[in-house]
Amino acid sequence: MNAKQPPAKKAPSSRPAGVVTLEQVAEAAGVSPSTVSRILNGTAAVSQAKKDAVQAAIRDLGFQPNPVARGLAGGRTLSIGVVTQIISSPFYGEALLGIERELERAGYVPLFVSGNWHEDDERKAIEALLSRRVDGIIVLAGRLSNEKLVQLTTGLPTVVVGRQLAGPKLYSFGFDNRLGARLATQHLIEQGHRRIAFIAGDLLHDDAVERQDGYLDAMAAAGLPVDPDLMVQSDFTAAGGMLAVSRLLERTVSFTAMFVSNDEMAMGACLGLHRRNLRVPDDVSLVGFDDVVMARYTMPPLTTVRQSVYEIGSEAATAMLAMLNGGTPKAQLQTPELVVRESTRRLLR
Amino acid sequence: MNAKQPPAKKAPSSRPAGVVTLEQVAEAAGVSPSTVSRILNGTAAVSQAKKDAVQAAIRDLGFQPNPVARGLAGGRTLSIGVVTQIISSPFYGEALLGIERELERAGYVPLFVSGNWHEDDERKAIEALLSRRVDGIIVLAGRLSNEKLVQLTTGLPTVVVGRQLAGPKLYSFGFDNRLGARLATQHLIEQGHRRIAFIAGDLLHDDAVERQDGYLDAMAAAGLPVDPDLMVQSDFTAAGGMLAVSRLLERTVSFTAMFVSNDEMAMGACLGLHRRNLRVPDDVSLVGFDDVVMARYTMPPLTTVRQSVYEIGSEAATAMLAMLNGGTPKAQLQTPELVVRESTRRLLR
DNA sequence: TTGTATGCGTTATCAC
DNA sequence: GTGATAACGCATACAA
Repeated sequence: MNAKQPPAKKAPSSRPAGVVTLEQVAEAAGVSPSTVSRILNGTAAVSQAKKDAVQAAIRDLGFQPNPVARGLAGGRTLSIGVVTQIISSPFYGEALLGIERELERAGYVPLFVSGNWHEDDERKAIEALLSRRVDGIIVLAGRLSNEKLVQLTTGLPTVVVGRQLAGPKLYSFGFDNRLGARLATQHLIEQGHRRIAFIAGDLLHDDAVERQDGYLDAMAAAGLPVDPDLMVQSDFTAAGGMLAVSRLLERTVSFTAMFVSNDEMAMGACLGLHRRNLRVPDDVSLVGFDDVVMARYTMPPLTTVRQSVYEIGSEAATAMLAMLNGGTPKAQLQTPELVVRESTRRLLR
Repeated sequence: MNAKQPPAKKAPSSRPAGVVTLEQVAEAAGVSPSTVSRILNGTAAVSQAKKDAVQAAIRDLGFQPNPVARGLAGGRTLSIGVVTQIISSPFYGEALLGIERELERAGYVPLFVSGNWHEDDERKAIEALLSRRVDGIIVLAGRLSNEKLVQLTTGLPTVVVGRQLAGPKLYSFGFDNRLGARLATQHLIEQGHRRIAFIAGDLLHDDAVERQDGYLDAMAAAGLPVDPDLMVQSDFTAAGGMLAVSRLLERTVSFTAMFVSNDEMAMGACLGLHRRNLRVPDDVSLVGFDDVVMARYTMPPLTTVRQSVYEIGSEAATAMLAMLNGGTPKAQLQTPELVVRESTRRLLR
């Protein structure tokens, strides 16, 4: 025995009662901590006997590895940063759900941060995630320039949704907004509409631009003139949609249909039209975009372009997990689909 | 110089490039790591000179403390677990935003997990948070029995929203659902309605029960008989609201107004009524609950009971921070407020 | 196949 | 005031 007094062990401190450490498991199983670790991570082959003993000990003691310590030691935190824009929007909410569910299955936890459609907030959000040592970052759309984004996240596995950009450890996939918008506009054209107004989202945003392009495509393909007075820019919010309708009507242009770049704006637009005594779909046919859950329950139920936001989220998570496991994620781009409900009708005149 | 070869330092491993450690700051400032730590945490007095030097070094090197290491060493992870039910619901989304914003100001990060209105999921969610060593847990409503909740979170600062329960390190506050429901029902009564239907939320849930009680209160206070046939139970979703209307109408009861326990169900109910050729508010006046953002943009805009979900979230976060700082959070219960829009009107007959 | 030793970046305890 | 030094709980390089 050593004559020197062993230094008093640091008080058990804040470790919650009943929390078992790997070391205790090792002791109980009669093996070394490293062996336990190996079994836990499948890092190396271990004899079946010890494996059994350890697993029994783990069960008996109710051991749960401490992710914090794991993070420090192994450099993995088992957490994935998710940069969303407005966590409270119905659109993002569903995507987050998809991400959460998928990550959970692999033992990862998402860390959600909001960028608020603001470049600076977004940068800060990403920096916060980096400082938390997340194992990867999923970015849903956003304002940050591609260069800055790539620069900020270099080295870290990154999945970007809604933009196309390449880089090492970087995977991006989008949604065919342009095709979706074309489908929406075509639908209106097929119903006999010729004067079709368009409400754009925030054009600083790729999605918004692509949807606008789709609208223009369809108009051109049908040989319809595009009247700039029929186009308004807005911001993807319901309030913005309502405002956009006001601006449109102030121009005293006439139109019989309207394609709105997302469902929330479409709801606002619907109310805006109503305020001017224009009925949907009797006076104006209306098409939205996204097929948010609520689109099914608006009055009237909204014709819109379906993109499964939930699936987009889970796809992103799947891609992330694939990268983390050293694999290569594969694109699984959904094709947009028009969902015809009751906000559109054939032009009778 | 030591003759003994210093053991090759472990390869810089996974530490992201350009990441500075506290030790490097200490070296640059010519002080010991402890001193840097003290300055960072205000743990002890430090001479102004060193303080300046360290702060300069921190700035120059762009040092950011590693929360993971902090978590291991100090037992604090600067993260707060948030148990929500459905992250994608508009209701919870806003609350989460409030929480996120408020925590961010104090350098904390929320970890969101969903309980899915399911006792088992909720337990697992909380366990996941515990294993992550969050510094505290905020629970938004939920299914877990009070006892289990208290048991699960013992020791950890906990804020529970939407339930009343006491305990050490436990703070709970709610919203006066009963009063809110009374206000809603009274409004309808004042408008001359006597046959007022009621759609309840999931009655396993306190909120739902309280809102139902409020409805009953108001009816009783006005001396109106409560017809059980006018009451249906549902589940707080739009789909459920629509279904509830069907069930109600199958009973061939008559009513001129309807109080629905939340806005999402109200939207579903509105559509359900429309399907049966009942117009809101011409044939049926409709009141919702929550004043979700979209309530302003439904057709017609929904009369509802306002509870600032965002504020509830930030209140919860504020309470959490107060507990973490050793203080005692104080109740700041908002009073519900009726927002009259266009889904209700005076009964003319 | 297994154990020992060391380090991850920080805080906390102690002695000076 | 300040600086060594020992944890925190785990993963891993290396030796056995």
